Amino acid sequence: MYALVDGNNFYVSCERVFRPSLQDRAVVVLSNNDGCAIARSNEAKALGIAMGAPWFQIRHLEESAGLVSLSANFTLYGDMSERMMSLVAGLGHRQEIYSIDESFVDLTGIAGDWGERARRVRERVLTWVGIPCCVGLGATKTLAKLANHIAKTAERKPGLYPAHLAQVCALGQLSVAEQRALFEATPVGEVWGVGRRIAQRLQAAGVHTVADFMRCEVSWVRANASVVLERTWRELHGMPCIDLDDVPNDKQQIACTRSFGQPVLTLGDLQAAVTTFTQRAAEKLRGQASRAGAVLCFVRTSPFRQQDRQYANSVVVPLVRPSADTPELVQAALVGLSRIHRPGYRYAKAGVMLLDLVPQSWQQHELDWGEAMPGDAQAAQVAQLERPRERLMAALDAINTRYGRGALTLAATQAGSAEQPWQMKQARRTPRYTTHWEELAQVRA
DNA sequence: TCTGGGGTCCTAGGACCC
DNA sequence: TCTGGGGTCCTAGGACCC
Repeated sequence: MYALVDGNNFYVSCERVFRPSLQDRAVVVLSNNDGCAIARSNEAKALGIAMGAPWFQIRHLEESAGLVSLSANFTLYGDMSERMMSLVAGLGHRQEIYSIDESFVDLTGIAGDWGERARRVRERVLTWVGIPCCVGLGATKTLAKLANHIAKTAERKPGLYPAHLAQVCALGQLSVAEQRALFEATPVGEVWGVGRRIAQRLQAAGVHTVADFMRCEVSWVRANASVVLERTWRELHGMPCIDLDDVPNDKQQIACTRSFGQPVLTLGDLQAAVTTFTQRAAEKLRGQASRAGAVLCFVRTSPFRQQDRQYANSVVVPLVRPSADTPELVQAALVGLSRIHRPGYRYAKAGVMLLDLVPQSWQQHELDWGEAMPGDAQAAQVAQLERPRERLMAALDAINTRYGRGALTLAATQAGSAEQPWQMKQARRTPRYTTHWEELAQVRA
C-alpha cells in the first residue's frame, strides 16, 4: 500500500505562508525571466489561466481581476519542501521524495486505519509548515497517484466526485462499485504515465476513461503502445510494477540551461553565460561526487520570434579523462561554444549538460600514460596530479556554501558587456524568508 | 516587447562482431 | 542463380514526469 502526498498549488502555498493577504486571491508564480505561469492558486485556475500560460498574455488580469504575480523563489520553495517532506516521512517506514512537492510513502507494516493516519499527517503539515496537501492511497504507486488526483479534484471542484473523498482518498477503503464509479468518471489522460500523445491515441481507439482503459486487453495495450503503458495498465489493476525509489541513484546527466533576460548578440556575452552555467553544473556534479566524461553545449535563437532568422545547434565535447574540475569543464564548454557559435543571430537561450557521469572514486587508467609503470604507481601518479585541483574545488565549494552562491566565481563569468543581458529577469521575487538572515520575516508589535 | 528548467526511460535502426 | 543467424553497442528521437 502506497500513499502519495502532494502539496496543493505548492509554490503559491509557500508564498501564502509569509503573505497571508494572498489568501483567497488569484495568484500565479512565474517561471524564470517572469515568462510563464508555473503555479496557480485555485482562484487563478478559475480565471481560466492555463499551466504555462505566458505572462504577457494574462497580465491584463492584474487590472481586471486583481491577479497577483510573483517571480519564482526557488530557494524558499526548496526549504519549505524539506520541512514538509520531513513531516510526511512519519506516515510510514520508507519514503520516496518524487518532486519538490510530492512524496510517496510505503505503508507496509503500518497497522490501523490508513485513511485516518493520512488525515492526521495532513493536518500536521498544515499546522506546522502551513502548506495544504492532499493524500491518495492505493495498492500501487499509479493507484495512489490516481487517488491523489481524486482527492484534489474533490476538494477543488465539488460535484465531480463524492465530497467525503476531498483531501484524503483511500481507494482500498471503498467498495468495488464505488471504485468503478470513480474510474468511469476520470478521463484516461489523468493517469500517471498517460501523457497528451498517448491519451490522444487511446481516445482515437475509443478509450476515454480510466475504466475504459482498464477493460482493454493487456495484449492490445502492449501491441498498440509499449511496455511502459502495459506497466501502467497492470498497476491500475493492483499489480505493483514500479518500486518505491527511496534511495535515489546519482544523476546520469546534469544540466544548467537558461533563457536570457534579453537577446544576446555578442560572443563575449555568450561566453560569460556558458561559463556561468558550466560553473553551476560543476557544483552539482561535485555535490554528488561524480565526474563528467563529456560536456554538451547548445545555443538557440527564440522560436517565438518568427521575424528573426533562426539558428539552433549543439555539440558534445568529450574530455580526455572524466573531470569535476570547473576550469577544465568550462574550457570544454567554451571550445564547444566556439564551434557552434555563428555571428549575426539574436540568441535567446544557451545551456550546458554534463554527460557520461562516473563516480569520483573510479580511476580510469590509460594505455599511453608516459613510460610503462605498474598499475598502482600509475594510479598514484594520476591521483598526485589531481589532488591540488580537487582541494581547490573543495575550497571553492566551501566558500560558496558559507558566503552564498556566486561569492567566488571564475573571472570569465564577467566577460562580455557590463550589462550582462543574459542574466535573468526577476522583477517580483519575494524575500528568502527562511534561508537568508537579511531577509527574515519581520514582526511588528 | 514579453513564451521555464531539469530529468528518466524505451525503441528503432545502424554499425559492427563472430 | 544463389547470399544465415544471432548477438552487442551506440545514438537519435519520442514519450513521459514535475
